[in-house]
Amino acid sequence: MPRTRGLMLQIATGDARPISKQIVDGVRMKIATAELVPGDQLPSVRGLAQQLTINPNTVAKAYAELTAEGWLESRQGLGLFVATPRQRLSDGERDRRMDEAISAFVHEVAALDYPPERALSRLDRALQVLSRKTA
Amino acid sequence: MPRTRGLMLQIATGDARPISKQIVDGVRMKIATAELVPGDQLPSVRGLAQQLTINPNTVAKAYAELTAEGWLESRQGLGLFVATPRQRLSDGERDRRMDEAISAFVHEVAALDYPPERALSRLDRALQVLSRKTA
DNA sequence: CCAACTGTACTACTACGAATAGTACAGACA
DNA sequence: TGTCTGTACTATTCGTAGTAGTACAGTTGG
Repeated sequence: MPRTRGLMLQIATGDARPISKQIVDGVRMKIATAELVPGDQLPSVRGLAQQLTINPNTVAKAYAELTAEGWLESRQGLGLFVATPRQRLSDGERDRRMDEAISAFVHEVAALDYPPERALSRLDRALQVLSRKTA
Repeated sequence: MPRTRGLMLQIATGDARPISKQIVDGVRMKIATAELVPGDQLPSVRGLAQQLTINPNTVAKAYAELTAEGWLESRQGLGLFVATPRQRLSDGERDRRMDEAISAFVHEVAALDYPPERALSRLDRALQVLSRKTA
């Protein structure tokens, strides 16, 4: 029996990310931190669009991306559900994207003339949220 | 006497970043790692555009951004030079942007289901390049 | 002084991505 | 059958990025 939950997602217009990416990031983080578990049902495309006051196509786009990545599975006529975990990316692709993320982060540290050790410790703390999942 | 150097910048069309951002990131990293020092002269707008086979307006845009951020200073008729170091951003703005970078990185770690400790140690290593400057 | 360089500032155009609006179809279920 | 669900379009608007072209002002060496 799928649990349906109020998703409690927040979209900020000032955010540099496109709306659909904010949704993708938000849903994924909830799955990664076990706030959403496999089998949980997400709000419908039209439901979330109404809740967030955006166009349903934008939600559909975000959901489609999450589905393509393997985080969600969709049942036409039924809805969207959190998928069971599986390897979603090849190791090569993972490392490639990690390289990019690391490069971008380092460039930003340089751009802000931010103390590297401080950046690292702040990130360490921020990453705890992902490790909590295994606790 | 300003030193003029071959800039050795590389632009990749496959890169997700816009061309101008690649230039900004590249130049800034060379300054942050002391490969370029205050007083060094950069290639002219038209010179770098020719070297990279891009439009001079794109280079001008990148240079303008670096100038606005305080990394470069421009002398009309003369050229662009690496500026002397100064506080470029308010502490509040720095922290805000650092928060964003951290958040983006954490979201990517989640997206890739990447082991957080591994991400952290890889980033630690990558950040050494910025610490070398003070050695 | 002039030519050749320099940065800067436009205008106009093209292409692309993001978001939206609207519509329609197929599936599921009470 | 009506109402929900996801999915798939088409068309439009807007903003960003890059380009091409032009022009002006500043600098410098011959």
